[in-house]
Amino acid sequence: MSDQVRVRFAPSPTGHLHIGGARSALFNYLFARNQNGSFIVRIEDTDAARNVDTATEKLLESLKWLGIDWDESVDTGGDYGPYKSMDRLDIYRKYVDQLLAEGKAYHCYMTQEELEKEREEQRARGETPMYSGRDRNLTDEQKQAYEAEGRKPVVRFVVPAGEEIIVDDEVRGQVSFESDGIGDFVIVRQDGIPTYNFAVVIDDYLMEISHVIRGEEHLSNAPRQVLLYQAFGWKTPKFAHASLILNEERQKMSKREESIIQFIEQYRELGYMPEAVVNFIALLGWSPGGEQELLSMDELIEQFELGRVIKAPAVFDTAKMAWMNNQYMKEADDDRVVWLALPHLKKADRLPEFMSEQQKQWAYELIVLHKEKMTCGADIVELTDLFFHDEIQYNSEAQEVLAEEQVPEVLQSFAEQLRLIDSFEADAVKQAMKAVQKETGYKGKQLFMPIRVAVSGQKHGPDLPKMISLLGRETVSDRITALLKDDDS
RNA sequence: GGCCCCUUGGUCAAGUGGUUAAGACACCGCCCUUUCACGGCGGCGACACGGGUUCGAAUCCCGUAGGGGUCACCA
Repeated sequence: MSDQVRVRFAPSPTGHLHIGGARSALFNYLFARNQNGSFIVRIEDTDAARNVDTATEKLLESLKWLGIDWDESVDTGGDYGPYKSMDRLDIYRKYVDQLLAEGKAYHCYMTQEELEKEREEQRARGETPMYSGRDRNLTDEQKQAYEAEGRKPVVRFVVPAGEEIIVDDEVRGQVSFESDGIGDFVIVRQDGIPTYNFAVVIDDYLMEISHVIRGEEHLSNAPRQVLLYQAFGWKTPKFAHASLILNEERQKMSKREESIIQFIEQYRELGYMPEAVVNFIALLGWSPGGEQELLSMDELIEQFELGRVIKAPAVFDTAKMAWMNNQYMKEADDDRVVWLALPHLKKADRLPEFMSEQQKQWAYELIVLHKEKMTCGADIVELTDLFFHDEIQYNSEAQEVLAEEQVPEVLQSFAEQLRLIDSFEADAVKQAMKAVQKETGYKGKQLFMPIRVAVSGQKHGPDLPKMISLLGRETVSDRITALLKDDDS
């Protein structure tokens, strides 16, 4: 065995890539690249009932989108395959047989009902529910009797009594467990398929995984796995359990959490920038030595250290996430921002699927005008709402402005000046405003606010001449006319 | 409940026996800007608590409290 760094991300194909899973994958990836090691994506699909058809494909797609690539997996192959548990059944069988032969594992015939009853009784007595070991020493006759009943056994691992199990963890130090607190656990189900706890050990060993980097929810599985390594006489890999990512309620995120966007695919659909998402989740539970917060993938790779992974759980802060995404958005090329945002305008029926050159140009300018306010492409719909409605609402703040005495005069003059200009480009609009200033004598806020509010209904918004230009001659004129008429009556 | 992990401002976090306890987000104020945002400057705000050890503890030890994870024929 070499001392090459080999790490893996081993998800089960049960759904979309989750924030937590993405972070585990990312930490593994960063560590592998930092150490010039290999990064493996292995699919743990031993629970047939929970597997989802297209999940593996989607998982890999999400990883790719994030900018994470791998050296060995189901699609790329590799020297340590197959990379999917269900394709490794023959391999597991050999090791199960070995344990059985050595008396380190045994068949257990208890039914779910019997087990549940046992647990109930233990709870009633105030004990920790744990498998009693009832079938540990069955005679051949007893086994035959059970078989005759039509019962199919599971295989359980013999947990040695009175042992201290040390999990050597790169982020937590040495964590010790009592073997007495662990019941003989199932390593092969009734259907003959091994459980995760067994499969990972075999897989990690055979694939020469050097470091097991994963979430803290696996920490209590670690002693079981260590026991298996010991039973086979294998050296354990190094463990590193990163703490969990929590929601605002300080709980492990649940699938249907609404306050946090939890799946990588959703970020993609909403037009987020993957660099920003990666940057943000990298900083959840890990921090670089310096003070730089905006880091590219290359910088993350260069600076990543397992030793700097933090032990305390991290709360997912959506506000900071938004800030970070906006930072990247502002720096991005206009073309890219348009590419991220445009589909959302179409989806919201603000723009047709097929656009003329003129429409394209208009949409381009519209999006770029709002670029600095976006955290993701989908934001464009709300930001540009007033460009797509004939009627606009004037809130109380806006009405206060419109109630000022100079307003009719300014708007009247502005409407006239707009009629006089040939072009409706921002520059021309600006000239028209200058002319209004000359004609009416009003300037500054007295001049610009009425116009801004009149055309947009709001006191705040993007650059005024540009906005007016994009709104178009007709809309602007209609809105001003409507106001002036209203004022007369 | 048993076992395990964790505990620096609202949040992310630096900090490994001697610091005025960094920085970022959020919030507040000022400046910039014909608005908002951006940007700049400044401010508010923390070592959960109690015992030790030590000349000296955010840092080491022990308790307490609180939070989290896990106790499956799920991963």
